[in-house]
Amino acid sequence: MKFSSKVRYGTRALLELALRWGEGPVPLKDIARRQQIPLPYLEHLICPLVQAGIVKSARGTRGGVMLLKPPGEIILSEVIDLLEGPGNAAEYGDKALECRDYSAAYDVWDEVTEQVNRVFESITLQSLVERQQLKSRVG
Amino acid sequence: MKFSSKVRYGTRALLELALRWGEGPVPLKDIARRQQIPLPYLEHLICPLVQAGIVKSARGTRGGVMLLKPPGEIILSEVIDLLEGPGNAAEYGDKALECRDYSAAYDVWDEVTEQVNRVFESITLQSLVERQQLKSRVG
DNA sequence: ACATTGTTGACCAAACTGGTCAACAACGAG
DNA sequence: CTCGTTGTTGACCAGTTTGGTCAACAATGT
Repeated sequence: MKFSSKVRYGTRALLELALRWGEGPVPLKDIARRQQIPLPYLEHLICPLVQAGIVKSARGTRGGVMLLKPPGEIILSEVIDLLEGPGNAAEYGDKALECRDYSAAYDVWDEVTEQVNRVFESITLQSLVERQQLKSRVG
Repeated sequence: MKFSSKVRYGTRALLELALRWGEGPVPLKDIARRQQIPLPYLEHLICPLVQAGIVKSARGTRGGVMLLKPPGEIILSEVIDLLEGPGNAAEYGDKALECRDYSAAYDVWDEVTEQVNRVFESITLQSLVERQQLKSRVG
């Protein structure tokens, strides 16, 4: 129930890309500056996103990074899975399996996880962008 | 978005207590055996729960530990907060505050956190017990 | 007085986090 | 071609957290 800064930074990076959707490649340096993410760290964050095919990268002089899908089609749970690795929630040890005779909370955590994931699945980059724009317009 | 084993173990311990609601003090040794939690570890888990007044402890020969409130009145978010310490979700660094001029994902994580917390607030120990009994009756 | 049980704090190895550095690979412009 | 730009990769590292143990102590019932 705690988000790693990997996820937080990564989401911010993606949010930046979502805001610039359609502009073509955005250099990592750019993202790093605007979202205050250490460049070398950002590089590591982007990597799995590129490999997963959610982001496309282009090297060279006018290279950079851009979303492959429109922001409305990228859901938060997907992003979290990619950045946090698989098994994003309860992973009870192996011992737990032994005491099935009596009561235990195994599947209970599955249930909780499932409900939380439903929340993540209902949030898209697009919705984050909109919410963000709403807030910045007020402030 | 990952649950520490502190939270998982702790919830299992509380679930055990919920199942035994009304039986009087349950020894830690008992809980540890039934829920496969290392006893010395469990002791540390129980501590904050006792201090928070959600659990009552009794020492001595027939001592043990018991819930103070009925399981239906103990919500998951409460348990998580107690076991995980405050700030159960996104805690973006201080640097983030500096780049408010352009876009950023600060409040976005607040939003996500809020939604997740709503889920935790809707789950009580009682509901976990019921779900658990349902599953074990089938299996 | 004694065994039982909870409380507390010190301690520890291992994993994870957040982050840096440096070498390398591909691409565009001149 | 070659040079600078930009992404890719992997090694590395200090600090924190996690998961867990041990031992001393405090309270309670018998």
